[in-house]
Amino acid sequence: MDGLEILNREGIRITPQRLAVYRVLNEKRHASAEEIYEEIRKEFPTMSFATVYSILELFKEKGLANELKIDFEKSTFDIRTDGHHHFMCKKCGRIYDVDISPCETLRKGKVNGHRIESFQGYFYGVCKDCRGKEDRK
Amino acid sequence: MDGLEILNREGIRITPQRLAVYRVLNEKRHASAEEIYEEIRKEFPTMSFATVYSILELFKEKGLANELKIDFEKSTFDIRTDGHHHFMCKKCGRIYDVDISPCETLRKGKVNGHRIESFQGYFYGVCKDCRGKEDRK
DNA sequence: CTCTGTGCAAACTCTTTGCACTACC
DNA sequence: GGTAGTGCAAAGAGTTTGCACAGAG
Repeated sequence: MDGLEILNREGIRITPQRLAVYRVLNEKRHASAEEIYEEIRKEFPTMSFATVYSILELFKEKGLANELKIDFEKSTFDIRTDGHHHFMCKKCGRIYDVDISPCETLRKGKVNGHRIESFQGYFYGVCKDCRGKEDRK
Repeated sequence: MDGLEILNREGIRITPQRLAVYRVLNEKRHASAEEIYEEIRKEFPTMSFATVYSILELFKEKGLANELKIDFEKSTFDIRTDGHHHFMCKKCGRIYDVDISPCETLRKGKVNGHRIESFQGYFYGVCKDCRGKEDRK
């Protein structure tokens, strides 16, 4: 689905910058503000960090993106907004989606009497790719 | 179990600052660097942030504390180092331990071919306490 | 034409670093 | 006494803000 359509549906005013952020995030699936900034700068040299952050904030409000804190250094933005978990490789830093069925607790929407409204499941370790490289040594 | 004993067991050189950080964290269970700093300052006015962070770093290395990124603003340090989940209340900001049995994925230690070495399970919502207050209105 | 969005620079928060002084062992 | 730890101030990273100019509708 293309960015123009999505942004229009959410009543978001169209600008080249917003389309660019949507496109980059949609391609990369997970990206930091800096990665988005650098990518857009290539063809749009006046793009500023303030704009990237302001657009990401807008996307979060409209439910078009999620912010993850899986990387302790910085935020990661995720184009998928359905509830799912993530895996981050400590070797290469890549972030992968993890689709496992929701556990009992998430299905109930409640834990120890607290009402659950959202969750983040972060797994850390060595990814398939990097494990392969280790084995070949 | 007292801090002196624990620090000794880990071969950590004893200083009043280290005992103080351990004691505060052990009392509060979850605390930010700032909370620890403020608490210790009360009776130890020369305590500096650099020292708090350096001691927390040491505790992490020795497996005496864990760092959480459940709060997007800052790190939270946790005295419990066994694998468990957390709940953060969006009203009052309090962080609760969540003890649920490990899911199938965690038991296997593997997901989509990636090797899982650690995880963080963060739940967000409204806690029991704050829900009670809402109902009474 | 109007109002919202963008770009720049400066500010802010949390965290880390360098280095001299201190105090454990 | 020697080495490792502390405290201070300054630096650093990521993110946010204020404001004038630009551009979408």
